Amino acid sequence: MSNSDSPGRRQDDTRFRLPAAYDPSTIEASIYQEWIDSGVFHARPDNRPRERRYVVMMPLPNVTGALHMGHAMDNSMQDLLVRWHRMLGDNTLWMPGTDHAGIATQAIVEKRLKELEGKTRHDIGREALVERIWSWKDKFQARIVDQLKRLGCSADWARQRFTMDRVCARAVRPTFFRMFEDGLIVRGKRLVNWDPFLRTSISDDEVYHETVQGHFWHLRYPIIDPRPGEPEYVEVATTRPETMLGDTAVAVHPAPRQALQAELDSLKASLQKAAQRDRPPLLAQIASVEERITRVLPTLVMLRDMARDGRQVLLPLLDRPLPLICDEWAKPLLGSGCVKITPAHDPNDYEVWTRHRYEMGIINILEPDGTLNENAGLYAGLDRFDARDRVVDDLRERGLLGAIEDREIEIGHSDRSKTPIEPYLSDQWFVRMGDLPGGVLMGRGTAREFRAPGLVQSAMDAATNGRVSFHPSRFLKTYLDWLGEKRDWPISRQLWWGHRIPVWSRSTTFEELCSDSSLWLFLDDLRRKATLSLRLFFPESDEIRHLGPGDRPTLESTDTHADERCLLDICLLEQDPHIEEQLESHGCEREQDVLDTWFSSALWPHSTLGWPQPASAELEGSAALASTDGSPDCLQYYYPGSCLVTGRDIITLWVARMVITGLYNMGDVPFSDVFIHANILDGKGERMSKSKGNGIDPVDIIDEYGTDSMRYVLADMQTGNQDIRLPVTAVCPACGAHNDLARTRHGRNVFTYLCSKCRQEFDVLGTMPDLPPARLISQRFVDGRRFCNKLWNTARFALGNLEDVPCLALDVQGLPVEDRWILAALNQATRDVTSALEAYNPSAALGAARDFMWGSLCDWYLELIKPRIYAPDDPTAAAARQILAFTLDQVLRLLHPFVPFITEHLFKELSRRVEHRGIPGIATAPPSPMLINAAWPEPAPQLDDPQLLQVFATLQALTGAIREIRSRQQIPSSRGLCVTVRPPRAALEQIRAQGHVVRHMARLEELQVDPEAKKPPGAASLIVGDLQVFVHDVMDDTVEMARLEAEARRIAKEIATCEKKLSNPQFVARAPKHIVQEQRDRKARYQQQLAVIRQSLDGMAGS
RNA sequence: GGGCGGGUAGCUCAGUUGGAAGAGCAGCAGCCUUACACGCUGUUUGUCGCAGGUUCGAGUCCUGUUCCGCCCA
Repeated sequence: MSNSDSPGRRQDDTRFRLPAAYDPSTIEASIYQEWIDSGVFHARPDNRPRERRYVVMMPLPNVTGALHMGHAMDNSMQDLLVRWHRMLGDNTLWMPGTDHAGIATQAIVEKRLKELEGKTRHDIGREALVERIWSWKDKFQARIVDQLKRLGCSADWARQRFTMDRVCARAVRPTFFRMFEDGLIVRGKRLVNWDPFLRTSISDDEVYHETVQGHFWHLRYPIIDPRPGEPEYVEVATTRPETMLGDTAVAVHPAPRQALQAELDSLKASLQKAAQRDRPPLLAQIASVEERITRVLPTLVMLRDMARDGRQVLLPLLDRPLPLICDEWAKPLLGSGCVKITPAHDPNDYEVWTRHRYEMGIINILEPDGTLNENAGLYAGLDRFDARDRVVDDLRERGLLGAIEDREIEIGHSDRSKTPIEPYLSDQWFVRMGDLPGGVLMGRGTAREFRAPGLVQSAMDAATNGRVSFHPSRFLKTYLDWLGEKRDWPISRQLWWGHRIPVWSRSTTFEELCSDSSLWLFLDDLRRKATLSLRLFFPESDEIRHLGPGDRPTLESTDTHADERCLLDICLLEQDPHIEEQLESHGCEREQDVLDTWFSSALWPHSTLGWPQPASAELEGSAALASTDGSPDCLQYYYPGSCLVTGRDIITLWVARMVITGLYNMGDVPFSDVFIHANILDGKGERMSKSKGNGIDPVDIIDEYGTDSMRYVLADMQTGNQDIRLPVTAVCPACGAHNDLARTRHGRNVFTYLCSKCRQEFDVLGTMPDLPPARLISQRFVDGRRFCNKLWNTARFALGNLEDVPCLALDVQGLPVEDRWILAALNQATRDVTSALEAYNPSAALGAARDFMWGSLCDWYLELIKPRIYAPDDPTAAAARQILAFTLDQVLRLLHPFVPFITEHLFKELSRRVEHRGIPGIATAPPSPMLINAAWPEPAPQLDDPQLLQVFATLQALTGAIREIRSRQQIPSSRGLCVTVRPPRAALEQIRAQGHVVRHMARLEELQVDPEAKKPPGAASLIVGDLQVFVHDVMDDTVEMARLEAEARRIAKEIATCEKKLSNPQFVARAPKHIVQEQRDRKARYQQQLAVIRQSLDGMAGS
């Protein structure tokens, strides 16, 4: 290293075994391997009590792609908690794994299939596609696990799971089966978010909205047989004109006058309260509403009356009569006040339809691929966007097109295929989340069985009664608000990758079903061979009828119409190809759809532990999950778990659903705590993502700065309030220069940049064939590197001086002040770190450890013991070494969860040098072969000394004051200063005993302590607490007088401030006594200081 | 439109039940000082988004408002 080559710097001698600078790449891999080899990551049930167990379920990354910084954050936080609890002595399990991510993974494999081979999934078939997805999964799972290991994750890899592996898969079917039996699984036509590219429904969570420039088209629908005085047409407006082909009504507000008047009243009320500057816009709004009342209202009233009369309008192009209906969805304030209703293609219109089912129809005009179907008449077969142009043209031709406004519109896009989604009416499966008549039996068959009003309610209750708590607590509201809507959960996906729904159906009429006696004989027989659940579903009425053993529907026993369409649904509990084949031979077809990924990930906390058959669940390879020695199985031992660590966007997607399935299957919550950490943003405050070109691969950060540096910064920024902004830096592939992307000029497009140093163009997406991609890092992590290097050198110094260190009982009170101080400060740091971790505040915990290590141990203690340990025969050197070894030991322990690699390495070096550490009888540091499972530090009450901490703070202040004079007068540190301290008589002995601290730290040649001292000429005069200090021969008296006068003015001002407060009778009367007293003390102290300064000034003037 | 969070030094962020605004980085000045120049010492910088209110006292509590982010509709 360059610094060790510097002239005048002493070369490393043989005592220093550590290089002068920390190089993470030299230790990380071997240390991780040692941890793996030791088996310390692997958790096994033992006899530790329940409160000494700690279980974290990894929020399973999905196998779609590699991990990004968000995962680095999430997993560092988990590792932090897991390592801390392991050191606390808990039986600690961190369950790792990956998620199959149905849509996302299938989409990416399909996309590549199209790009590379020009084929669709239908070309190669279900089996071949699934096979390809498995190999994609294998590749990325390996990559992800590799990345997690680079992050230092101390997860139990032997228990690693995948949501579609044998163990996880066999939890899915019983859950579905039981929900099916309990009537929680329903099917029906629902309006879903349809992805026409992937031809599947997606959940709301998989839709993102993008604002685009669009238009608002005004269309005219002629009124059928208008009477005199009536308008000839109604005008409606839409952003998607092609949907008019599916219109089945036009709505008008049922009480337009009242609605407008209410708006007017509310505006006037606001005007009354508004500040002057806010009035003009309000006045404008009022004028506009008033104008509407005179201009538009009469027509609306007329249309409303026509609607009540059952009048109709004519849908242009298709010439279909549409009813006029009254519904509040029509907003009198907007447009013409009328609105077209397309129930099959718009969520709001769908709601309208549910209110007016018997007055209007519902017409689907789309094919699954986004083209128009036969209901669109002449437009059938066109793509939805081509149809839009045609419809607009044709309307224009007929003179039925009104104004076209430019407008920004929010368009929902599929997160998976990036195509605009369509609201689409289709057959879907749902889990009923709301309350059910009679409630839902939770934890059936367990000791904790109970009845809840409904699935969602059970999860809400668990949080409100504190069995699950959120950190920070405000996220409880997010959780409750979302659950409170009690919306059904759509669980079917029209995909091939995932857990296939275990239901076989036969579609028929009710009559036909009742009369098929061979089917019923077969089913009776089947019941004896397999566990199955049977039910009838009537799509037209949305009715479900369960059939128990021996139940057989008859036409006579019900009032169901004989030719009503009916589905016989059969759910099979166990997978059995033979039985499935038989079912299919009886005309029952297996459901094609697979389950939403979250259905299986919701089971993660218990499925990974072997539910429902923990005793026979196996690890990858052969070892059983259950212990062979008769101790409890993993499920019994590790469920419920402890803490779920994730980002806030996962609260609704996953946290809530895990709580629900945990309660439903196990009768208990899956974890008691939810730790929500920050999200990672780029330098401009935007979310990082690969596709935006601002996504950082944590491995690139690790390669540049080291794992510990990265983890240090992530933990330091996890304060509980803000998201983490990481300015993104591109490393120029041509010259290696660092370019801050927020400030670098773009090249030919927004994903390319011109290096600020060599002017070469580079790419950040890696998709430009002719441009080299840049590695993306963030310079924010230099902080971590500095810290690690400091820690490294702290140990380097210590280890170089720790030969033959004793571990003896010490008379603490007889030790030099710095020894007692560092031990007391260590106690304090230990408490602060621990309590901050308990409060889920990693930043504060790390801050406490860092401030102790850097600010106390390095800046003060190490410097103070140098004279002792360098002197040939100092009798206090041994104690200094013993305390240094102990303190370093404790610092390494406190820092280990944050920076595991460097601390582990240094701990081993320390242990090699000093086998036994601590102060017998007072403070222990139990030896351990490895730091990862060494004991977490505990404060030693005998070392507490609050008074000493105060005394030392005064010594530090005194040192600082002298250093300031030195710096201000530009006196090089090589020149020792002479200082006289004038303490109050009571403090004389103490100052004499502790003077060496100041003498050494302020680089004094001489320190005199004299209660009678007077300021000598040429000295600077300082006041520190109740000490007066003279720094000899540093400045001209005229300069010093000017300085002191300025000081006197400053203090006089402070006194005036105090006096102002104290002369306020209200303050003295109402403020708490101690606050008033504090003000009095402060004033007295300043007055005292002022007097001293004046005395000095007088003395100088006199001489 | 509803909810949550944020706006504090040039940058990134702390700031506990209301009681005299902090850290790191950057900047400036000095320093090879027996672990560390990835270092050491000192130091500059604030209309705490804006406007009201409560209070003896507000970065902190309340109301309004504005901008940014996220979630939901």
